[in-house]
Amino acid sequence: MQKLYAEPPPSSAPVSMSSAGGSASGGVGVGGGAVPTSINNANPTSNGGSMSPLARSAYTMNSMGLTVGGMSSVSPQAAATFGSSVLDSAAAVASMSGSMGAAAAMNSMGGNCMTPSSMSYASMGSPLGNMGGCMAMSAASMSAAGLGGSYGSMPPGTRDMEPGSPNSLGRRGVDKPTTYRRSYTHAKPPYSYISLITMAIQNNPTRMLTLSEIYQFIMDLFPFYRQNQQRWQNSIRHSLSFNDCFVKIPRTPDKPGKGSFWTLHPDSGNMFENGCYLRRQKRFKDEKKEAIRQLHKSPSHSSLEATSPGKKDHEDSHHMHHHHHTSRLEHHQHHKEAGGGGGVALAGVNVLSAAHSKDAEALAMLHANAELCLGQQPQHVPTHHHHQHHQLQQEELSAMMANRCHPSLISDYHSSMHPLKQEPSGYTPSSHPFSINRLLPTESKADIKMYDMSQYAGYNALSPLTNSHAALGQDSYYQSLGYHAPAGTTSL
DNA sequence: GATTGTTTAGGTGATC
DNA sequence: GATCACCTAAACAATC
Repeated sequence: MQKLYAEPPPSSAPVSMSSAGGSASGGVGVGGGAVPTSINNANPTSNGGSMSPLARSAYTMNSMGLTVGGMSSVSPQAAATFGSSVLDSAAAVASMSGSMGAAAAMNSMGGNCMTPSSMSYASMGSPLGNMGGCMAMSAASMSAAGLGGSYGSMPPGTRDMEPGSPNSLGRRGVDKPTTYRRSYTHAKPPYSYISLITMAIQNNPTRMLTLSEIYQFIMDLFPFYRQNQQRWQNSIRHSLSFNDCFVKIPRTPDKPGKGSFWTLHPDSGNMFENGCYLRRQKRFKDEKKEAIRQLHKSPSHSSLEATSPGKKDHEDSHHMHHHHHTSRLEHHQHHKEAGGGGGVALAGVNVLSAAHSKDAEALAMLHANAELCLGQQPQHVPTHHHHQHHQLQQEELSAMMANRCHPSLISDYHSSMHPLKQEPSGYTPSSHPFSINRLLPTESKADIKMYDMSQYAGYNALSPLTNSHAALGQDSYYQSLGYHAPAGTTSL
């Protein structure tokens, strides 16, 4: 089984983190063995002026988790924003008889990667309420253990400690509960940068974000990232450029500004589905780009690379340096193929050569589509290479059309229809506690729409995610890119 | 000049 | 031990 976290500390020492962040060497986060632990930050209103409305919603929602079934404690805004995510969460918690039940339920999860500490963080800092009952359970359990409490119970000014400060993560105390609370706040989230970027993009109705918007999203959600911005933002940029799953979309003339938009590769939707959200099971590779790489793996290329160690694929090539490996020369060739230049080099060669090399008109249409498709039914007919997958997608499509339910729910449908697809751990792709499907609010758009239309329409204007209700026609958007919409992102 | 994007390099931990 | 996924730093170019 994939080891995702260090074991949680004994209950007597609930916080056991290696220093999250601040380490000069790598491996701080997901892969580094840092164990971001419980964050008690449930009070959105007392986090100072730096917290965006988005974050407030997130925190509000989290507070709901702490109150165990307290739908009344969640703001209408948060409820409207996160729709059924919140409702599901509330329902899940409410269905339990207090924190004991919550704790028991959590224990029943089997502890795949769900240490109380890891779960807790996500429940606290993330707006991704679709963590649902799991997160709420965690919080409830924490409360039962006397560790919970609200973020708001912390004295002002103690929540945004510098990592190096005495109360910060680097010196998390184990002597006083109050110290825990301070420390939790800035624990590094257990998510990889790729996860964070994915969250940000998927959380946006247009599925396109500028770099600065991605930054902002992350900082809004995770106070940890309000510090050392240069460090992690560099990593974000690196991740965007390096990973095939992120595709750059040039701005249109009617949208002047700095930097391009970033979106997810349409086929990258399953990166986290079957695995823990904390770490991808497998790096996404654009098949077409991979094909290009293979194409460029001609003997001449190989020899060229063999004589140019500095130009090998990067993140993995250095392992070859270390371990004298030779099997993955091709891995990052796309960097070269994407062009050495700055802005013109499209990471998503194929995706955006459609939008880029064809003409600006297609590009404009691309952008326009993303804005115009509010509430559209999916129109695309998936065209996938693999027959089985194609069939599955058609099943999904049919089910969606019939039931108007979200693809993520269809995933559950598939799990029941195709039990073999189920994870050995017992988690279905979409039910994994750290599955991105559960994390992101995209799966609840229909519910969101229904919910706030009927209940909280008046709050819509206040919600930073208001337009997420649009669930803008991703289908048209991806079609304009020459792709079919990825499973799990199809609009309703 | 600041921001954005690309690329290279070196590192860690987890998994196979 | 090999491989993989990820993190961090830095240099550099392009763009606003």
